[in-house]
Amino acid sequence: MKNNKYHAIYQQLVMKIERQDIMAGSKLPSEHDLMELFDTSRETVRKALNQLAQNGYIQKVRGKGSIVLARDKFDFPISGLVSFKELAEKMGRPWETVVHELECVVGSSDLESKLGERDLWKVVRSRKVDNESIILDKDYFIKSQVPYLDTEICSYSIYDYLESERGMQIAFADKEVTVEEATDEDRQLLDLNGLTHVVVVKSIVHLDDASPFQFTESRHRLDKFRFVDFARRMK
Amino acid sequence: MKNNKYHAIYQQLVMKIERQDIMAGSKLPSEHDLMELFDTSRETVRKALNQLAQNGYIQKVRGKGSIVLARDKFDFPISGLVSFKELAEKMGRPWETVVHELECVVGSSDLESKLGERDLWKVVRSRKVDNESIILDKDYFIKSQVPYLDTEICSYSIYDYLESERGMQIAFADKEVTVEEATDEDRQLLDLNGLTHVVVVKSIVHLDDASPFQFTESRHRLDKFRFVDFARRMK
DNA sequence: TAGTGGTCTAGACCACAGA
DNA sequence: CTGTGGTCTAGACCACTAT
Repeated sequence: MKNNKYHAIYQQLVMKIERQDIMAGSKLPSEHDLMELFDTSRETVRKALNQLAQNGYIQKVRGKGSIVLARDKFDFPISGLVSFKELAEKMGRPWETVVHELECVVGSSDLESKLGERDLWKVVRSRKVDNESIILDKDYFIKSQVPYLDTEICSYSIYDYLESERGMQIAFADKEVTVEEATDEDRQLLDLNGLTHVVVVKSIVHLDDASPFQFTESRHRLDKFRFVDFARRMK
Repeated sequence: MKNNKYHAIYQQLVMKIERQDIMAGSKLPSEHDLMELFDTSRETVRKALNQLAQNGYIQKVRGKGSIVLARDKFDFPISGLVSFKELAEKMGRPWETVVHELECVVGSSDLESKLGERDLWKVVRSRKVDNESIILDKDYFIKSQVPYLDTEICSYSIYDYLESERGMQIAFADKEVTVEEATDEDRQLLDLNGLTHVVVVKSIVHLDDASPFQFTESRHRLDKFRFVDFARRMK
């Protein structure tokens, strides 16, 4: 995708770390060495290293060097913006998406205040893994940004469609994780096995021009929910 | 704390955004203008802007400018590394910490593999907000890194003590959020009101030289749990 | 075309760790 | 003292948006 030097350096170093060519606990070559290795300037090397640090691959220590961190606790990153399809495929489990609703609606005032528009698509889907319905996704898309949707797109991957077919760039989202009592709809569309609560992840997703375009409510069966995060202290 | 130019610029812009001197949806001055405003170079301005973007204050759009984002959904950031004391004070609610255990233990092999040491402090505390016990914290600290602890420190803030008294710098943590069935200990030390499950946040906390020094298991009452996050798509 | 942000450079000086 | 990462500069060229 990106065609710049620091990103190429970043990717090469990520590869070496993930393949354990450079072991956790050991150090990367110094910035000076990387500069010569990649025939580039130091600031460019540093951009790559800063990305590595941000994503939890290394810790930079002044006077010492860049220490490679153990990544094995991160192998299931729900963190960040990942579509269910990417997630399921990474897990290597058989998965399936069932589309329950796909319609145009006029959003509530609550939704309108979040998205800034009234004319929306509403999509309700459940996600099966190992033949159990464990996630219920309720999505709202702004119709002026997403003029077309159909069942096939929804059962495959809406994000794939929007990014590859329509060239839209998803950039960021704010999320909120809470636990709520299960609703009748949850009991109908999920295999709750008597569980009384569900984990609810709500998010507002934005494009790279900062415009909001989607509100999602993702309702997870308690016992199948897992969220991992890498948090860096900011001062 | 930090005494550098780009951080000062960052802080000034954060202030202006939080006080709404610059409204959400409008644009920051261009990098060129900021350069002259702060009498600095463009790369320095850009470092400040990148931090703003990373922390969800702005979205930079090529050819257009830096758009200020709406921050009102972020006002309760459990995200990142925040101590309970900071959190409780931000909420402005009466809070209290009860120390149940404070002892030296030899860690299990599981703990040892996570922390790389056997001799640990074990601290068990419950957290009361509005006079209800809603969080149970079980902490393990590496004894060689934290030679001394007492009840007073534990009931106030261990982080405060480690950072201000001992000059330790907490840098990053990996976290995992799941839901588990409540244990007898949970029922004893928390006001569960019959709830059968708790939200469990496990984390390994590292210092700025990348060494792990703490493992924490934080058990939250379902109905009081809330986690917010700002996620940026990385390519 | 003018203005914006994105990338890259070659150099400088500083703060810190370790021998 | 040497080597490390941290900050800062002044300039260059590019890609994109708007007019």
